Amino acid sequence: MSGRKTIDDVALLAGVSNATVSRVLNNNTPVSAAKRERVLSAVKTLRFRPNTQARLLAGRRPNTVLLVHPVAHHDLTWYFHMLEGGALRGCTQLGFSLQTHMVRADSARRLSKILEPINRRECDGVLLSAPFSDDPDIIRALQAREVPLVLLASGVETRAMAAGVGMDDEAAGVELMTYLLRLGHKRFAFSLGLSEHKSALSRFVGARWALEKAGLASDCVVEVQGGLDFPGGFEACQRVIATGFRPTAMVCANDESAAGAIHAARGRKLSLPDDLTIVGFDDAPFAQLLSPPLTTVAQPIDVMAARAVDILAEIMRGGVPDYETVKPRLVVRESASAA
Amino acid sequence: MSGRKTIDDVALLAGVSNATVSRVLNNNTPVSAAKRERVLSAVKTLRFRPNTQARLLAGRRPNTVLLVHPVAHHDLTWYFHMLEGGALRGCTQLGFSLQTHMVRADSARRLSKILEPINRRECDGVLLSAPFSDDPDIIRALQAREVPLVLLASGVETRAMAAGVGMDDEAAGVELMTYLLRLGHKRFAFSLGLSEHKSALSRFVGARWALEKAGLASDCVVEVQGGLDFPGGFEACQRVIATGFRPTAMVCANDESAAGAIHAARGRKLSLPDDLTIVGFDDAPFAQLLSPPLTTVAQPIDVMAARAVDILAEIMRGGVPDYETVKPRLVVRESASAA
DNA sequence: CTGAAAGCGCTTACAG
DNA sequence: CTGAAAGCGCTTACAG
Repeated sequence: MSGRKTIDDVALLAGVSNATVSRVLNNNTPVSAAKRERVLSAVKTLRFRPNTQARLLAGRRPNTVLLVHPVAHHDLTWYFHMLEGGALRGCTQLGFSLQTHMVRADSARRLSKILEPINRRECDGVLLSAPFSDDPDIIRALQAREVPLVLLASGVETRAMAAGVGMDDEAAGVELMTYLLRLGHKRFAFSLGLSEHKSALSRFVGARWALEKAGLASDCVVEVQGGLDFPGGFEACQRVIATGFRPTAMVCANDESAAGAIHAARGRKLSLPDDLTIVGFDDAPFAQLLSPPLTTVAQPIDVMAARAVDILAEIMRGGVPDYETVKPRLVVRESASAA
Repeated sequence: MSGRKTIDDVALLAGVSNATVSRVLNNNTPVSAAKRERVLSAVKTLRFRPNTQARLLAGRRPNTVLLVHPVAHHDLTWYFHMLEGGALRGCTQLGFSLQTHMVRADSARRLSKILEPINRRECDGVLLSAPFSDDPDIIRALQAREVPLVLLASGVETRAMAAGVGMDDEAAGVELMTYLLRLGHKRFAFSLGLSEHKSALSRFVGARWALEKAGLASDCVVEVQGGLDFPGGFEACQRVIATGFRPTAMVCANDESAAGAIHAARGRKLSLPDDLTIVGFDDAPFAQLLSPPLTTVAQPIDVMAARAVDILAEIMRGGVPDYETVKPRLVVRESASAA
């Protein structure tokens, strides 16, 4: 008859009070195994989905997840947009509201800045973006406050400290480099990311490993600091050219810096990809719009952020999930050609 | 003492019942002018913001706005992401949930597809994206069902039919062309958008007007159908070159097609921007990452979508808002140089 | 471990 | 036009 099932329907079918149903749903209070089973099966047969609004209204919690993200020096990036979009999708689905907390990554007071909303008890859980998710001090401070925490795109060092979701960055580096080697490239430039972004660094750990495995000596690559944005990649490419070393392929820490490298190479009248192969990481939305369209490794940051919210919810229910890792996927386009 | 003010605080201060407060807040029931004033002033002095969850729970409406958007043939575009993001921001703020309804624009049954969720009464208002917002039949069908409606980025023809928000596209075309004329360009290529997207067509109406005003004859421009995506711009540029006509500047219907045009020009070994100026519309997030970085006219679609939700809310409250128009803003980068 | 009951902050018939 | 009251679907003290 009625449209949506309520908690009372479930209670009736399971032969318990609605309070008991609520308790097994929230999983934060002891309930006998027998009743738990009956409730769970009733939930399943009725396809019951709790009403988010009622839940929010009745609960005395903020029902908010806090996304801690670095402020960008330049415009808000595609990365942030997709990350926030995924997190918002996850939050909406679970009935949380999302509060985005932008903090300057280079600030001396970044830790106390991050803690402000947590100390004010404005959230029930936090999503920590890179490079904050790479900082053990921040993680420990959050854990000391006993707020559910999920790391996003952190480096390997902190993955043992808390739950989270990130790329298998080393595998991404291996995959991309293996592809370049198969194309016949033997001389490389690496445009490294920021030293605080451990995840980006791991990509080059993987790349170097693949190089070594292929029997290439370490003098087959020149490394420059390229950063993670367009100007960084632009200058990195210019610096590589200035070294006199002539790579046939340039690996950039991400797609934005690869875009900058492309622009710099064009400024030097290089013909792409014939004179220089340029590749990145992320498969950002614009990667296919560059000229030449960029060969890269996909990092589905929106999906990862949505998943991070799920994991956060699991922690709130008392679970102790591990760090999850997503497998890299090579995206072949035109910016890499045979050497 | 207590943190947040409630409707009862307002009622107390205004000397009325909470029901009356609710009525003036929702503005859908007659309330005497005197009480209305008192309530409004109490709301203001207490800085009262109604609790969204309670509102949703108590109301018997779906509290959902429906975003009707065309499915993209290719990947989901930046345009959709920003539009949906802006709409979601607006909805979150007003306590609506957003349901996105993707409909094939080229389907014969697109009207009945669009009407499905409306007929099922799953939403309290609809946001209609282009090119659906250009179709009088769709608009009339929606209006016949008496559902609050806001058009997004429609062409001028339908702007008198319903509330909405869009660019002043003609002004955008005038602004961009005026700039190119000032750079000394005298021979142009126009890569037109899809004929269903009236808004994109208007940009060229403005461009032609500027040309005429500058005293240039109509044979100073060659027009091709370029579409609104990368492949469309790519082919358009190739076709322009095939005509033998040698423009010094190419105006594309949007940034994605401009990116495609850049790639095609590169394929013909043209040096950009020296051999050919290429410009677009939108100032998409990737525009600054192209090589050369794209000169374009900004269309803040996320802001526009958020505003559209506000307008929708105004209609639900009984208002009769007009179509709103946002002014174009020229973004000068490197893809346009002096002729 | 469990139920009966109060309450979260609104909206909306209902009865003037 | 307006108020008293019921009710939206949950959660959580409270009292076993």
